[in-house]
Amino acid sequence: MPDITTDFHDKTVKYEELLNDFKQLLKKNNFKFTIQREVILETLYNSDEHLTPEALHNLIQSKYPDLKTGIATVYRTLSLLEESNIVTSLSFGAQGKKYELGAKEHHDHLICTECGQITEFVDSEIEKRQHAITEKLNFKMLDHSMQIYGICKECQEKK
Amino acid sequence: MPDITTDFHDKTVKYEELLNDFKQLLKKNNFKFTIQREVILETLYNSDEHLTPEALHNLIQSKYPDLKTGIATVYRTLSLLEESNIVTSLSFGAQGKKYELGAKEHHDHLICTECGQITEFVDSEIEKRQHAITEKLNFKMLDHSMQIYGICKECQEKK
DNA sequence: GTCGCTGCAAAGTCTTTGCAGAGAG
DNA sequence: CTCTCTGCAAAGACTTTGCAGCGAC
Repeated sequence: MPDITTDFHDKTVKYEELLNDFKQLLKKNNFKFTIQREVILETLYNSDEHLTPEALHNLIQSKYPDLKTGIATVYRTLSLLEESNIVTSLSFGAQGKKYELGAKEHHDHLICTECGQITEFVDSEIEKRQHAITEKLNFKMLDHSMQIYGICKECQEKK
Repeated sequence: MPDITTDFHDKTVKYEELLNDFKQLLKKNNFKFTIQREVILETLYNSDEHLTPEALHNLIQSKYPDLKTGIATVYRTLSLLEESNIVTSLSFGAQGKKYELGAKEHHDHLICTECGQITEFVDSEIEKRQHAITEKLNFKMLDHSMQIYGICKECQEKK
């Protein structure tokens, strides 16, 4: 059985690059580059976790207490980033929507329905198989997402 | 390459069986078997889609207009069914929480971003691979969902 | 008859929106 | 300067809860 990769948090995109793309996007749409938008992007970039809007807001507040970023701005910026395909969102169960940067390597998610923990993995066999399927069905694949729901090792042991 | 199955709407569990399991579960916990609970289970059973609580409520209202089932009861029953592992809930993107019976076969989705058509498919290779992955990572799989986004054959030909 | 269940409405959450002042270009 | 963006608070959407009467057992 080929290896499954579960840790690959090297950024495939440098922050400078990401920031530049974001700035260009803003310019193209006549939007403005604000300190709040930068801080949100940067915080997402430096987090290895999937963040809820509230968690992101808390992180920003503790890191930049003087900025008083409003939760509404976090929501607005996340929507903007999601529409622009810079971040993607996942949501599940009672825990609400969680966001992560899309600039990382493509990966799938193992989601624990007990504790909400999300583990990422990449499996080249599944990727290959997806290509084979779409080819056979004459479907031109643009993107995909996969989530596996269940109970993680830790939560099983707790019981 | 093994076959890909794209139609598979047979139920793997008979309704009578499911209903009996549900009744037993209720009895075991000193809960009561009510017409509302039956209607909710039956409507879920007869739907091939993932339903939001609201959609389920609407379906029930139009099918049984005399029953006046409250939305609160739908929420309460869904929680009960989910705790009992009779239904599972998933949330895809922005659309909120959706429920489906856990008794059905797993399936994945090909979603055309041009025309919105959704094709369901099952691929035993991917299923096998998922089991292998979760086993290796000591994760107890309960459910999974996969979406492949792209352009379907018909829409490609139109261009 | 008992005690859980239901519908209703009120109360919570989470997210979005309206607005007036602040700030980027 | 102009016109977007922001924080705030209010509004909206979705979900849960309290309660009094109803109904399964």
